[in-house]
Amino acid sequence: MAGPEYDLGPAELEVLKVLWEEGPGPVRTVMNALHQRGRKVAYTTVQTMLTRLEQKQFVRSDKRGLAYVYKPAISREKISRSRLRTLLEQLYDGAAGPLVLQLVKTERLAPDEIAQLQQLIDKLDADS
Amino acid sequence: MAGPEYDLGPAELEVLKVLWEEGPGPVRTVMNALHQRGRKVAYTTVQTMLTRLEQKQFVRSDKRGLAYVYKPAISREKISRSRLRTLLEQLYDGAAGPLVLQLVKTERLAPDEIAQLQQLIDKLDADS
DNA sequence: GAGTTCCTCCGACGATCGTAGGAGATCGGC
DNA sequence: GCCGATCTCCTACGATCGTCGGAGGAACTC
Repeated sequence: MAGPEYDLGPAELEVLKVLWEEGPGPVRTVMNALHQRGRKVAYTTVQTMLTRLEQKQFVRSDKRGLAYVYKPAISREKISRSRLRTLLEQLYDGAAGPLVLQLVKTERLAPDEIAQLQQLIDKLDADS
Repeated sequence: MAGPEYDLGPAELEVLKVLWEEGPGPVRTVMNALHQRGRKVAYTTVQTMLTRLEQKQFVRSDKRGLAYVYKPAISREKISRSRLRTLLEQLYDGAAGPLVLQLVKTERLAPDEIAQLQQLIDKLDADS
C-alpha cells in the first residue's frame, strides 16, 4: 500500500475538526462546539466518537481532574493529504493534472491565489 | 444541501470504474475485470454490488438473453466533482485555492498540463 | 433426459458507523 | 450527609458495506 490508511467517517472527522479548530477539550466542550455548528448530538455520542478516535490513534486523552481532555494526535494536513491522494487514485488515476485543471476551471480562485499559482507555474517553467 | 449525495463505498466505486472503463457488461465480465485488477471477489459479491448500485441509480441494467447487462448511469465526472466538493468542504473549508496550490507544489504536472494551466490563468486574468 | 454450467434471487453475517440510554462513581453545594 | 449535576463505562441498535452461499431455473451437451 501507499502510505497509512487514515480511515474515518464523516461524523468522526467532524469531531476531529473541532479539536483542530477549537483546541483540546473535554467531551462537553466538544459537544458544545458541535452544537454550535448545527450538529445536535447527545453527550454520549460525542464520547463514543472520541473513544473510537482514540482507539484509532487519531486523538489522545489524559485525565485532568474529573474529566478526560482530548487532543488531536494527527494533523489536519496528514488527513488532507491522505484523502486527496485517495481521491486522486480512485478517480483520477493518480494524475493530479486533470484535477488541477478541473479545479481552476470550476472554482473561483481569489486574485492573490491566482498570482501565487502564476508564480508557481513560472518556476515550473524555469525548471524545465 | 449543495447538490446530490453520490454515496458509495470503495468497492462499489471499483465496480463502477470497471463499467466506465471497460464498458457495459454482465456480472461475469465485470467480475473478470475485477479479478484482473487484483480484486478477487466471488460472483455473487459482484452481483450484489451491481444490484445495490442499481438501487442507488448509479447503474442501469437490461436483460439481454440469459443475463442482465449493466451499464453506468452516472458519469465519472459527476462522481469526481461530488467527491472533490466533499473533500473541499470537509477539509479545505470549501476553498479551492489552497488545494490547487498544494497540488501544483507537490505533484509533478506534465508540460502540456502546465501549458493548459497557464492558458486558463491567462484567461482568468483577462476576465478580471 | 441427465449432467454440467451459467444465471438470478434471496438471505445472511461480520464489521463499521452514527446514535444513544442507563448504571454507577464523584463532586460541589447546602 | 443528601441532591443534583457531571463524568465514565458499558451496552445496544439500526443502517450500510463488503462478503458470500444456497436454491432454483434455463440452456447447452451428449
